[in-house]
Amino acid sequence: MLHDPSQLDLMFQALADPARRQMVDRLSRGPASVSQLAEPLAMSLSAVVQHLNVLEASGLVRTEKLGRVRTCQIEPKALRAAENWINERRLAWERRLDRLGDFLAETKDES
Amino acid sequence: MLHDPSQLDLMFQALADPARRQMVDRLSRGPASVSQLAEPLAMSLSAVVQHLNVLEASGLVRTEKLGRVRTCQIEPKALRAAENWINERRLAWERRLDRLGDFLAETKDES
DNA sequence: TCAATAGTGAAGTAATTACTTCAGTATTGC
DNA sequence: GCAATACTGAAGTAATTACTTCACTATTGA
Repeated sequence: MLHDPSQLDLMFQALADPARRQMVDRLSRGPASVSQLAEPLAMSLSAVVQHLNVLEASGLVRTEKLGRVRTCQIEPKALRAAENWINERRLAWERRLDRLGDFLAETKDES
Repeated sequence: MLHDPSQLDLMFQALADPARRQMVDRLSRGPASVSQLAEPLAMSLSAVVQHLNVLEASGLVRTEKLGRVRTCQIEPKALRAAENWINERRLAWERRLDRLGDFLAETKDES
């Protein structure tokens, strides 16, 4: 583990924690402040800020501070990047299965 | 960090490592043995087996041993579950933006 | 101006992770 | 039976993670 971590590493790592997924889930329904994100979570505000920093470093969340309130938003492009990585592998696998099915059907015809 | 980890935790955690993503990528092109998975990776076979166990525990990969060869396959249902979690949040966010757009358009009409 | 609010930052701890090496077992093919 | 192959398992190490608490700064509003 000496890798300097890619964006995909950071995004999947960020999504691997239930508290962070809960934060993303909350943000999927609209922007929120740090305290609003913290409210349903059974942990200190400091812990929430640390989770938020992980989310921000991953690119999944963008934040902006106005006055004393830090407002957080989802970054859908990042979400889409993670989604696409999985989707491409799954589709490759399914296309392969389709080809295999075609091949088996053909060889059956020829027998 | 006292959670007993959900399947989503395990799947995203599994995908957060580049070696494991490389293994999933390889498997998306068809089944492979442990040594075939290990071949392009610059680490010991033992390390690869440990990564493979993480992938298997997450449900993303299924393995079956015949004789002395352990053959590994992608489990597309699990891949789809991870994909869907992200997709649902992203869609929620985009639907919200659409409604916001509609609202702004309406209030503009009324002014 | 002062108190409440909103968040930041550092330090410490326990658990987990990503490897390594080395020694082992099970299977295959000659 | 024996050597090569294919993998397994345990133990150790360094780095990272998920928190905690406590002390702190910046902003707001009466």
